[in-house]
Amino acid sequence: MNIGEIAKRAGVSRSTVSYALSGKRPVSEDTRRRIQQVVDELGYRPSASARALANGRTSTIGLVFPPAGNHYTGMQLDFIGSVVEAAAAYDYDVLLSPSGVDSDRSFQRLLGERRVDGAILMEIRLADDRVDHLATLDIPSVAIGRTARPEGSWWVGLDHTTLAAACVHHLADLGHRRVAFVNRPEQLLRAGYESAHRGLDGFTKAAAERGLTVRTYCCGDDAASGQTCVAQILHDDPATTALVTLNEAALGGLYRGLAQAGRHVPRDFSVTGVVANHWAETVTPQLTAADVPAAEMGRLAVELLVERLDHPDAPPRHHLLTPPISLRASTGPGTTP
Amino acid sequence: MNIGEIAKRAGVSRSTVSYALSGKRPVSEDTRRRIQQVVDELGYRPSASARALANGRTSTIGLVFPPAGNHYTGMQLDFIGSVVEAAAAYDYDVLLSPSGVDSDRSFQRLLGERRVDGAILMEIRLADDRVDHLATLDIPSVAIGRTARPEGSWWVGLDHTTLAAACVHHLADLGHRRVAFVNRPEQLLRAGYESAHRGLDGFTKAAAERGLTVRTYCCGDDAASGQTCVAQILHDDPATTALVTLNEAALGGLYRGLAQAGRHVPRDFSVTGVVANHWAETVTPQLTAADVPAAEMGRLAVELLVERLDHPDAPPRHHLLTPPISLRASTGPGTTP
DNA sequence: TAGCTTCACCGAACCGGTTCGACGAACGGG
DNA sequence: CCCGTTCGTCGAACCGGTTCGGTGAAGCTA
Repeated sequence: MNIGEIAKRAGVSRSTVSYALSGKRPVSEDTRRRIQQVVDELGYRPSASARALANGRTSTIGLVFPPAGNHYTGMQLDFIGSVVEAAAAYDYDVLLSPSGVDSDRSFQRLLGERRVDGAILMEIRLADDRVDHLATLDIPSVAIGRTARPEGSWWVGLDHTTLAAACVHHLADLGHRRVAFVNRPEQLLRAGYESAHRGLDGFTKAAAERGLTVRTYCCGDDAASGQTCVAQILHDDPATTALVTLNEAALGGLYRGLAQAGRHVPRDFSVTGVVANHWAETVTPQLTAADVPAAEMGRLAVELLVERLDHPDAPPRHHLLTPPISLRASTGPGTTP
Repeated sequence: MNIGEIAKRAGVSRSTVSYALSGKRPVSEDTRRRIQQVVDELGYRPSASARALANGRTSTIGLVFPPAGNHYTGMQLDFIGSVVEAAAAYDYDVLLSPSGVDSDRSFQRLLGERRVDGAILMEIRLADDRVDHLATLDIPSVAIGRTARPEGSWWVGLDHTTLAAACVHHLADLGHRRVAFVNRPEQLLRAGYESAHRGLDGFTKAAAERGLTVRTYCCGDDAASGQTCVAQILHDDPATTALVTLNEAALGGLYRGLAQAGRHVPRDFSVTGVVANHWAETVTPQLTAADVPAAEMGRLAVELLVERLDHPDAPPRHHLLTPPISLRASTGPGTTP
């Protein structure tokens, strides 16, 4: 059942059917009704492939995962959900680009074969060849996060530097002097992930500013790693009284490690960081943290991308978000020296 | 840069280029090399839309979310990840069908406009019109979960009845006599979600069999709901010594509620259920539970769907999984009456 | 050297839409 | 009554691939 079939049954030409359905040219009320009736009867829907071929737009956006990331975190989940939802509101579908080792091939599939009109790049790295790649292929994109040189490009990001610093100041204000930093996994740091780098930067600088004694750690994206990481921290410096983490997935393990070491949160030990509120509220005591507004970021990314698709020559825009720290129950006064 | 451009530069016809690239007809080694060279030079990749139009297949599968589900859980995340990965291995892309209120429209987009070759339906309900809908549209699909009458259809599911029963037997064996059941949210139960229904069935029957005193509850998909749910349970019957849950997202809240009521897990109170191991290991003490093999289910679903796409007349297949209970640290002997 | 295959390639049709230019009928103005 | 618009519709071309049938040249046999 194609447009020709509809045309035949309605006794008009194919072009008339097209115009009647799209409304791009006037069609008499009489024929429009006749066509609509046939369409309804047969449950006809124009083929997306044919339409995409004809007008050069697929009405699909690609969601591209990181090359090194074979692991989805809770934050990414919220993000995906909001992207899909926001895209639907603009009549776009969302195509996922496979992560994993063979990512280059899938990148080519999505973008080289023009399956998508535009793309959203997740988990950006400071030096991210994907951004240039997209520009070369002339495919509009919006990055989640900033590269080292974000000028002139489209992105929505979190100000990890400021957020990590805010955590440090929060702890320092409470009187903590010896603080540890629990980062994302080492391979991600080495790969140049911006959240890991800028977060580390912000932490280090703010700590120096406040004259704190600090140690920094990388930690795998799972509970077991969090547990061993805490053990390591307390082994390296038993006088540590607080930690800041960017690592959502390790959070439960961090808590467990502290409990195991006999440290009560928040009485003996304070925990804070940058974590989606969904997760911050899951642990007990609930985590005082800068809430990652994953859902909002997804929505904004789609908005920006749609604007870019509609106005190819629009000047670059971006959103840098700095959510406040939500005071919950995982931080308390540090022991005075 | 289309196939005509390649043909011109290589000095051959468009069909020859097509055959050279697809290998569906022999092409002399000489011309094949010449064509390949031009292709490499220009970085040509055939348009997915045109190809889809020509051969009637989009090389894309749809992942359809539940109409009533506005919330993604951890299990669903693992699932999505494995589906995307498995699909990539078979050279398929994955298109997400927006969830939310307006799901019917997106369902039409994906399936009516034939954006996908096949679909995977998540969070199936016992009476799920989507299954029939798909059959009507003649689109091959695989369901995650069984409808009330799964005969003759393709699916991969979890034996929730048996799993919930196993949890009951585990607790009964430990000596628990008064046990609560924490189900998915009420609206999902009412909507007929199979996991909620079969899990409840299995729990109820096994409890009757073992002569236990039970109460069943529905609980929202978040920590706060879990917390209030536990409060309600202990209010309704303070002698309750254990609970079984299907509700991953509430898990953290359940633990918090118990701690708040002064019940120590597992000394005073046992917790078990059906939960992705990722989550079971996040809480402290780690949850003794039947681990939902979300990743495996995703992989199997894709396998089944691909088989169905390749062999349209293949007889229906399915996988019913019954993972064993992983003994961790959240259950212990019940108080003897 | 005629006759038959085989090989390598070409041209045209097709997939199912969109869009542009044209054309006939109705209509209004002078 | 003739001419210029306007309105509604049609035919054809096009998007960028795939695929079928055919054709000329080369190779082999008799």
